[in-house]
Amino acid sequence: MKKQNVSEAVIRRLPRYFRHLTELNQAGVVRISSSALGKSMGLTASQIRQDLSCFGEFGQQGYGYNINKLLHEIGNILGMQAGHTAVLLGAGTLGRALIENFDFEWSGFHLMAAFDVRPEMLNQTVAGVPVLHIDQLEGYLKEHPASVGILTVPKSVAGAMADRLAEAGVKGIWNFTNIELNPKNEDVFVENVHFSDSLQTLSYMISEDV
Amino acid sequence: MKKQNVSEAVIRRLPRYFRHLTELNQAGVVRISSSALGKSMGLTASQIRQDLSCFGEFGQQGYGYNINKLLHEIGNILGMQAGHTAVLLGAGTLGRALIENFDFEWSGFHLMAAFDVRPEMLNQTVAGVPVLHIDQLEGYLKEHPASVGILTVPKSVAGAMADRLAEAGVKGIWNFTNIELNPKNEDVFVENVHFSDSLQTLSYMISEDV
DNA sequence: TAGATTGTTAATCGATTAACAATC
DNA sequence: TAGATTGTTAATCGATTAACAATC
Repeated sequence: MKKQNVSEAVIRRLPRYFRHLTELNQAGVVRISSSALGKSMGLTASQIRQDLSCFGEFGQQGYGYNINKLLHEIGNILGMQAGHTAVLLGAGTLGRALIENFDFEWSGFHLMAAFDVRPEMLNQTVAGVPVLHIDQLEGYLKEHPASVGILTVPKSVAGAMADRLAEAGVKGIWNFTNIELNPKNEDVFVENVHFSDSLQTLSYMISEDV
Repeated sequence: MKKQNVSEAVIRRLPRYFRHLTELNQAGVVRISSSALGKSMGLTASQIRQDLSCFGEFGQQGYGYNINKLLHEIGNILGMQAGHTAVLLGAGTLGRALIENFDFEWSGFHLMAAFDVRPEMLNQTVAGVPVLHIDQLEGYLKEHPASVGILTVPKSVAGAMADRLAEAGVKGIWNFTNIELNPKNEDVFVENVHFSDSLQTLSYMISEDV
């Protein structure tokens, strides 16, 4: 399904398409044209058609796009049917907030386990997810390979944990620590969620010109 | 300090410059050239010089950039000296994780208060931040104007809360709910932190071509 | 001074938008 | 059929990179 040479700009719009189409689908809308979708998303019809044409021909002249079909296609492109799995490192407040509130399944992921070092966290479950000692990480991953490791650990250990995850064979790291990670294994893709970058951008946007 | 016509691409690189320069500063580095900085950040020297030249002349021929000075300048551009304030709506696990772990001051913000509806959350403090009832929001903001409202509420009330914040005069909304917000007041800037978009992008990146 | 490095102008590259033949 | 709308090619726009005179 995926094609070569798709720019990152296009890729990062796909989840947004997916979200919008999901909402339309839930509202009972069956079909939509690129111009109507563009209008509701603040994009041009051209851009939407260009984006989708990177991956195939999902529409029909004179009709537009069937929302159910398009949702299914975009889901496939994003890898939601790939059966991805995840482990989470650092069961502090942020880690537990993700475990308890984030809908991993909706994004096509199964969160298998969390890891921490603090004795009071261990051998319990959070929202059904077992919390194990970090010493067990490599053993656990040998038994249960993970597609992705989620980093919600303190800054000071982020680099070391990223290296251990990469060494243990994860394909991606979802990084919530405020650090630039460069795992030794270059095949591992790092996706950053830098809260401070986001807030500082907002700060710029609301600040007066000087 | 801020100039007109600076592209969003440039703006979103500024926090990353700020982070890198902070690390270099802490490591005791005093000056750096655009080519050395570019090498350590994976950017071209040209791009760095172009980016910075949108805002002024911060370097010196033959020398490069003084890191302290540049940090100060970028901080100013981002509005970190503007005395921004914030309130947080929704003191659930994610809201409390932000209150407890996120360093608002480092990004130039003062988090004044949190709001919730659940009786068991009220009239306590989390990491020194008071939790008030949402009914008190407008009264509180009249006394203590906030630059930004942080949304960590359930999806179902996100739109309504965004409208109340906009109506009460915030300049920006930091949106952690998985919804596209369009506050009626168009002067309010919305900055989204869409966890699922981020994870789905990662999913794409680690998925096999089909 | 000579070497290094800036800020800026020009060239290139890539992404977005417009146009339109194909066709449902 | 006639109207609507696609997928794609061409045109435009904007962002990145390269080059270089100015100068510390």
